[in-house]
Amino acid sequence: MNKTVINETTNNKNMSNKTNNDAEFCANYTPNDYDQMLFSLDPVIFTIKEGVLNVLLVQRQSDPCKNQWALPGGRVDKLKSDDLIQALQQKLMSKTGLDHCYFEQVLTDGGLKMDGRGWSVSTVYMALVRYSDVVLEENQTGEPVQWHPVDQLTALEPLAFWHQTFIDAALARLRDKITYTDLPINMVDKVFTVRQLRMAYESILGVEITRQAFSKRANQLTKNGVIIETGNMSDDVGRPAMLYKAVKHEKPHVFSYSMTKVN
Amino acid sequence: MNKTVINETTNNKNMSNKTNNDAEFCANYTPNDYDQMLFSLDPVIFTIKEGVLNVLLVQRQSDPCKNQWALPGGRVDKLKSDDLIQALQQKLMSKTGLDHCYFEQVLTDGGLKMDGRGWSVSTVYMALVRYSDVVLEENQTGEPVQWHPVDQLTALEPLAFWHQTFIDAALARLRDKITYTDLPINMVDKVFTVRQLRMAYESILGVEITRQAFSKRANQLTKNGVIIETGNMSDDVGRPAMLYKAVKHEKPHVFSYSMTKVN
DNA sequence: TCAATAGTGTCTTTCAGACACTATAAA
DNA sequence: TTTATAGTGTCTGAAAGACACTATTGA
Repeated sequence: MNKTVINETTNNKNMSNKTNNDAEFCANYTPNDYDQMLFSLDPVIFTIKEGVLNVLLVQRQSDPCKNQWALPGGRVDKLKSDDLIQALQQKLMSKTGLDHCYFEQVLTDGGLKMDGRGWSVSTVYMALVRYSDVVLEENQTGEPVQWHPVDQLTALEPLAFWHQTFIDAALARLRDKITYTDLPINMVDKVFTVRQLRMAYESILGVEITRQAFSKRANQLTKNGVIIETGNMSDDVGRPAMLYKAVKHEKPHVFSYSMTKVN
Repeated sequence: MNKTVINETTNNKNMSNKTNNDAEFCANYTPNDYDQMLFSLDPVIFTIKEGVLNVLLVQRQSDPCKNQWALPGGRVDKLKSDDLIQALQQKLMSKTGLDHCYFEQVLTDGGLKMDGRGWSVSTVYMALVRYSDVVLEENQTGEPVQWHPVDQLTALEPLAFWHQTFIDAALARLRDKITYTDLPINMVDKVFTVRQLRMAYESILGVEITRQAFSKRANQLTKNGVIIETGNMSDDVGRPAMLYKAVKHEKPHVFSYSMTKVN
């Protein structure tokens, strides 16, 4: 029987002013079966591939849900990460090779319904990546990893576990949130025209956006220092357009008004 | 120095006993220790008590965090509920006696940092209740259950576990969301004046709202059938005001524009 | 020249916020 | 009559959406 010893002094500073009894209690604590859960992280990784919104899926090679397509997530191994964010970043890294991308938590669901193995809890994240940045990597078990257009998932149905529901939730979040944020900036090339950015919005929403109205949004982004002109111009068909690049920003830009025609 | 010992015994049955049958696999599945988590639900229950935004806390009577104030949540017992929502409603019911109130998920956090007993995951909900509807009930272990003004929690610090962070997150969500929704309707008396509704917003935000501007929002709620006139008038000081009541609605009303002076 | 796209300007509508004005109660 | 509050109307400013107009490239 193997034992892993975790040094408790690495825990947070709040612990320091607790009673000795408390620390003692924790040291001797052994969880019961009934309050231990199977816990998964399920990232819904979106990209825009050839103008179409895609989501990253893996085809499971083992039970349960063998051969079904699934989100590239799964159980969190307590021994491999210190917290949720770290665990998520490990999963993102292992499938996409990216050590950094935009992500946000979407929801957590749990219960008996989601996994044949019993009561389980899943936390769903949405992640946005640039298609050209990603090099798909089969994982250790050799599971196929592939992009799939979000509107063609019915051809793969049923997806593993509760994953179709998770994708629906992440997609709803994404579609809602881009009506008042600049999130698609994380999915276009690092140097882009206003047209390319608008087409990213359109790919996600599945509707056309008035060119001139969108142009004003782009102007707001420039005025707020979210994007800046590179000075170079595109050489597509038609009049050359200014090429922009995004300025690094922690949080997405939030516009003061939503687009109303897409609600 | 205290040590926490985590049992890492691997279950060989999972690894070796491969079967082609999904159901059979699940039936024979036994989780490993390393992917089982301590999982908690932590509801941040808000109310407006005498014009002040309060949050419901319990004083823990047992280790860990003995004597500290904590959110009225805790471990989810797999045997007592079929899913997260059911588990949450049980917790809400047991502390407030309410079988129905508005709630929404705020976030899930997890890791070693939150609980001395080891890797744990908590899902935080925000719940809104009418002060007059709640009858506080001490739980089985006789823990004191009390309302506390949100801006006086420093007097109780430190709160148990990661709960101060959870309250901060729920409060931020609430304050942000009421700038574009009618959520405070869930916290005023069932029959209310526009003034009382406005004061609920002010209690939550901690700032004054222009009376006339807010009046227009109330008119929008009437126009959209979210609230309706009762026909009766208030008998407070000053000119009597129309009394309204809320029409039952599943989702909160979302205004097309946010209040801008509170951002 | 023509097609295609970029970029700008104008008009209307909506709503927030500021403020003035009137209305209705109690003391 | 005074005070307190309710309710309405007017004005300004911001931004969306519709649409027209000009600008710049390649074919």
